Amino acid sequence: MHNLPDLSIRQLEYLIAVAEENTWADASDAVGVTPSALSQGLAELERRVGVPLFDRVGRRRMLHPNAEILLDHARQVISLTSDLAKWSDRMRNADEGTIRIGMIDIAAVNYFQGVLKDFRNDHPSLNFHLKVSPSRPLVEALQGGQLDLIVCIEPEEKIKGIEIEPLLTETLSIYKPGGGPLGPPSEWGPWVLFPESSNTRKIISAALKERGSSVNVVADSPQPEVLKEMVNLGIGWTVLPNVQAEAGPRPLIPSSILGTRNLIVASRKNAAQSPAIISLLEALKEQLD
Amino acid sequence: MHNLPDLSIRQLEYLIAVAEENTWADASDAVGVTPSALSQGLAELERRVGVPLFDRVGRRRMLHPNAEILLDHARQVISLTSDLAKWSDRMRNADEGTIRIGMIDIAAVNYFQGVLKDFRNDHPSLNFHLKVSPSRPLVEALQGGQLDLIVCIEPEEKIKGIEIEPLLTETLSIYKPGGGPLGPPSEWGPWVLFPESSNTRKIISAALKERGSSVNVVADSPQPEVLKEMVNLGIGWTVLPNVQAEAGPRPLIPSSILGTRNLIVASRKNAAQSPAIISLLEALKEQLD
DNA sequence: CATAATAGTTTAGTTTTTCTTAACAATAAA
DNA sequence: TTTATTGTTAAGAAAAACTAAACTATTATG
Repeated sequence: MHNLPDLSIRQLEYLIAVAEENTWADASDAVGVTPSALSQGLAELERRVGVPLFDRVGRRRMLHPNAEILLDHARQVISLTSDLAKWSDRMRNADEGTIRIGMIDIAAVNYFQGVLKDFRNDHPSLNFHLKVSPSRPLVEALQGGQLDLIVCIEPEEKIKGIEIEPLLTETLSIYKPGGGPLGPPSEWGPWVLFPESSNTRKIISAALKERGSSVNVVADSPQPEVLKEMVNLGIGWTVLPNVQAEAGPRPLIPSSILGTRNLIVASRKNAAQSPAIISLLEALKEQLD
Repeated sequence: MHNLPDLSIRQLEYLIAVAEENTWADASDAVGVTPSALSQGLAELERRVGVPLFDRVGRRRMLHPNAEILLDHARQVISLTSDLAKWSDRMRNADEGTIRIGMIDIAAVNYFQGVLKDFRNDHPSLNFHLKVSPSRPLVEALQGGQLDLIVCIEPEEKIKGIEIEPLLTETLSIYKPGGGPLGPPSEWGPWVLFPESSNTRKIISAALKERGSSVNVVADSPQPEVLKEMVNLGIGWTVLPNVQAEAGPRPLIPSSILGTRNLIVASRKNAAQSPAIISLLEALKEQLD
């Protein structure tokens, strides 16, 4: 490619200013520099273009006909740059661009419902995507680049290329049909729990075993509402985050705390975060105060 | 107006290079700088735009989706600048633009005929204007900005705002019907000369008076061909530049040298001279060697 | 006409930007 | 593990861009 002259945005602005203002002094005022800077800048512009641009008429300077072409160029470049500046402003205000986030149900429905709603209201022209699903698919989508930020259960081990940050700790309680005291762990159950693939299921199984309960599972579902319903129907006992179990139209009554699980936010390590993502992340953390 | 980010042509070239080349090292090769310069330049670009542009994937860096918009901008600006560079190249080679020159007849027809022809051949796409007329109107057109360069008779006094440079000195000779020796000055004439308004006429009148001849003018014309014809018809004597009098189909025979006049080139003082003008001026001078 | 005012330039010196070289960190390959 | 590759950071040199102030040339004014 040709070796292009490095005409700076500044120099082009100078040119437009002298074309629009009456005197170079006015022009230098208009662009906010000293007359000296303007004079030197335009001399440099003329040198770089390599074509005479200005005539001297008395002590005034006038645009040479040659300058018309360059002036036209300047206006085009400035216009493009101005559009770009507007775009980057909107990007910085998270009013433009795409935000693709993932959340597990409890985060989207219970903890951050309000944050999500407010965020969408505050940034109506932002291209917004929310995927609600269990932690594992979320992590995979994050790794695959389909999502930029997820809120999920803390994974058992570190995942390569993924950066996590703790968000909150939830209490998991035991719920039995009708509520009331539990009795000895050996007599607990049977259980209605999250599926085996679930991270929370692993936490629950481990905790139950540690307490001395067998983990006799008669039904499973990834949906907490389904588990609740089964407890209400007397099919079995369950373990759920308190927030989920005790909310909604037919809440369960907790019998005892079994343990905790941690919610985290995760993003690809070293991935550049758009302002929109940063903004949402801040809102998530703020919600917890 | 908004305060625009000063994105340099160089930085935009860097961005295009990393978009087109496989690695940043290749890109830095392509634009002819060290990897360090490329890295720092792009970091500065990112900082000025204020929006993340690059992701890190392993040890490679990839364009962030955000960068697409900026890339598009870069390509447009580079394309515009490239067009401009081509234009300025053509301007410098005097293959573009407008050249408006004036010449007195003897310059256009006798002295610089070949120069003008060659110049037009060498610069076919140049917008070329030649005005042939007596010196005075040429000077006025130069002052008024309708011409950029003129070749004319040296004016008696300096003209404000006009810069002159001597070109050549012509011999003016006396021509009488039939030729032959002149006899005593008191018996010279009657005369057929340029009009009184003419600069050359003033030179001739003064020289004749100094020799002791009366200046009895029976006919005048600004056209040397007309004066020649009148001498040939025996209407009177004349004084002409040798070149004009002795060229053409019906040349006159010189009787004696009367004096000289100077041809000059003139241009507006301090006016920026286009490359085309400079180029023609050089050709004019070269012709005289 | 001399004097003052105005328009723009030049000079000198400072700050900012951009570049290079060299050392460095991180990842991928052997 | 060692080695090569890819890109970044640090330090310093070079270039560019700016300001203040002195300067030149032109125009206006008493």
